Amino acid sequence: VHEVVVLALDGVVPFDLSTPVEVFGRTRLADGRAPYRVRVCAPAAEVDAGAFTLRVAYGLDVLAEADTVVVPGVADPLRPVPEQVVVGLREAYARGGRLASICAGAFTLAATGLLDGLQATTHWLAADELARRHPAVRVDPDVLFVDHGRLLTSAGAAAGLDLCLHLVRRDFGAAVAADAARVSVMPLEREGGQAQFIVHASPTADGATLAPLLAWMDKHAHEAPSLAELAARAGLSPRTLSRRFREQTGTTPAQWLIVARVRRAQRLLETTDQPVERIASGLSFGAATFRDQFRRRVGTSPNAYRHAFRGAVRDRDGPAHADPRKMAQL
DNA sequence: CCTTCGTTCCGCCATG
DNA sequence: CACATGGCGGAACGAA
Repeated sequence: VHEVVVLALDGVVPFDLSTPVEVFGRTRLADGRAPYRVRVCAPAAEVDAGAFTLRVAYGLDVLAEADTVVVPGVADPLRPVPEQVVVGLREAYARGGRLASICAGAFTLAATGLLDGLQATTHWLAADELARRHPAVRVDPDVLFVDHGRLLTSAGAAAGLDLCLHLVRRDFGAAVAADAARVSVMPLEREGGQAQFIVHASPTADGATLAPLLAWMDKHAHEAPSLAELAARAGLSPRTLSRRFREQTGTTPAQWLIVARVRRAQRLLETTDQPVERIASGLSFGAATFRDQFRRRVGTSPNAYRHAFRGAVRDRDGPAHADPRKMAQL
């Protein structure tokens, strides 16, 4: 089994802590076996988690056994990191372990110096501060996560889910990751399709064989190309393309296309006044089919979505609370 | 909401 | 022998 150790320091953010516990803990292989063992460790037996206190069963010594160490964010990222934690993380890395931070956990990770010279990310509110305190780290606040193989960082809390699913995908393939995502009711890949994976693809990521096809599919999704057409374009038989597709993306070509088309429909509903019927036909959907698919993926009807979106945009205008200095409530 | 029809998916298996 | 490929056909699914 793959050993996952989650590091709980005082002030740990419960959301960040539970994300890896849940995702890795619930992941199952095709045969039903659990590929990860997840343990939470801390420098002391009790850890302040804000609204409650944790009783932690393991000490920092289990860091030495970790294949993957997950470092969740803490409420006050500026608090100095205990020396023994820094040492433990460095040793885990030196032993070949993988270190992954969620949200403000990047501060803890940066304290080891291992991120120096590398690109990294964290919560957008904290990005400036991270860059200031660790000038050698190249902070990029605009990505969900950054993968350097054995050093990974992720942005705000929810991006921790993306990161964990990404790791599952690296370890056991897209099909297993898609399953884990389904359990979490979370899309395997967010907005922008595979952009996150292409831009920050890890050196060990599995074959980029389908990448060109996926890019083409994103451009031509509105034409609803058939499986036969896609196979011809990829130079594969339909049967082999189906297989490759599931291995690399976790879904089927048809599903992928529908998701891409619905996503494009959302953009059109947000930014244009085109009637729903026109949007539908522009995406090669029949009107009824479009409404049906839209509701199944998004949860509301196209018109309701359009109106809800407009309302939401109206409500959050103005530079209200964009003070990056206020980091109290990460 | 139900029905019909074409397409897609995937286990199975022969083949290279 | 291990392994990837791709055709076949029934079941599931999407389109209309």
